[in-house]
Amino acid sequence: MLRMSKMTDYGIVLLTELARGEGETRTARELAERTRVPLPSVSKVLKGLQGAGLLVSHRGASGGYGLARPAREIPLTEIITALEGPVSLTECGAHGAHPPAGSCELERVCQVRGHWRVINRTIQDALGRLSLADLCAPVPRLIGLNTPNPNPATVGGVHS
Amino acid sequence: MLRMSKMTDYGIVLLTELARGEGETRTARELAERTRVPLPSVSKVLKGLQGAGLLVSHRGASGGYGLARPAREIPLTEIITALEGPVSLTECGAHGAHPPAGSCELERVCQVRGHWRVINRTIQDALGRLSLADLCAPVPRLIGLNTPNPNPATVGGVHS
DNA sequence: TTTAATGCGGACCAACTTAGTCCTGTTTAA
DNA sequence: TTAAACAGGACTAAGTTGGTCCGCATTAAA
Repeated sequence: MLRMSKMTDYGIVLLTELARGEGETRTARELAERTRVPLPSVSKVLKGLQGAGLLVSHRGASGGYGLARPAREIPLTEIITALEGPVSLTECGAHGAHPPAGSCELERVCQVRGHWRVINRTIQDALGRLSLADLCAPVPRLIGLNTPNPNPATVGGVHS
Repeated sequence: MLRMSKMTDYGIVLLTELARGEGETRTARELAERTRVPLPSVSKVLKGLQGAGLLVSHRGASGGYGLARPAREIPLTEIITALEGPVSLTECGAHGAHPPAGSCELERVCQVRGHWRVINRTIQDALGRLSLADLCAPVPRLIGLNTPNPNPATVGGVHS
C-alpha cells in the first residue's frame, strides 16, 4: 500500500504524453486513445490538472489541453499534490505547522509527531527533485538516486 | 493524501511506546491506556505485528507483547510493510520485478513504469534508514536528513 | 485444580472513498 | 449555424477502512 490513487497515476501518464508533444495541445479524446485510459477518467483528471494550474485549456472546436509550463519546470510533487492533496504520510503533518487543533486526538500523548515532519519532508524532497521532463526521458536510471552519491543532489541526503 | 492507514499510524505509536520500556512486555490494555488508542484497535494492530514477526506474544495470565528484536534493528520500512504491504506508490511496482501479468492494463503503452521503480526504491531507502529506536529519541532533528543539503532543489514546500 | 487474565482468530458492520458514468451547459473555430 | 471540445456537476457501484464483538486457547497464580 501507501499508494497513490489511480487518478494520480493516470494524471502522470497523461502529462508525460502531453510533454512528449512539446507545446502541442491535445484533446482529451486523443490522449485517451494514446494512453488507453478511459475517456471519462481522462476528462476528469485533466480538469483537475487545469484547475491546479498545471495545464491550460482551450475550449471550443479544435480546443484541447497543453502544459502551462515547460515540463522541466513541473516537479513531480506538484503533480501529486494537485491530484491528491499534500504529500504527507500522516494526517497530522499535512496541514503545515499547525494541524487544525484537535484533529488528532492523540496529540497530547503522541511522541512521534516530530519525526513525521522530517520523514514527510524527506519524501517531498525526493519527489520534488524529479520533474515531468525527467519522467519523459526513456532511460530510468538517469538520476543518481540511490547509487551511493555520484552527485550532490542525492535524494533526501539521508546517508547518515 | 498519500497517507498511511490509521492502523499503521497506531502501530508505530504502539511500537515506540513498547520500545521505551526496553524489554518489558506490555499488555494490549496497558498500551491502549498509555497511548489513548482504542483497545480493540490496539489488539488488532498488535496481532498483525506479531504475525509479521516484529513482536513476540505471551499468552495467558500476565502475558503480553514485547519487541522481537532490539528497537535499533527494526527499520521503519519493515513496520509499514508489515501493516500495509509493500511500500510502493504504484500498483505496478509493488510485486517485485514482475507484476502479475496483465494486472496493469496500460502495461504495453505505459512509458512511465521504469521511473516508478526508482522512485519507490528511493522512498524505501529513506524510510529504511530510520529505525524504531530513532523514532523513540526525543529530539526530532537527530538525523541529517535534509540539513546537509542546503541545495536549491528543494521543492516539496506545498503547504509552506 | 480452579480461576481469571490474556492473546487468537475470525465474523461482522457502518462509514467513507474511489473510479467510473452521464448529463446539461458554454465556448469557439470553421 | 454547426459541431467539436471543455466545464461543472450529480450520481452510482464497488471496494476499503476503522471499529466492534464473540467464542476459543493458553497460562500464571491462587
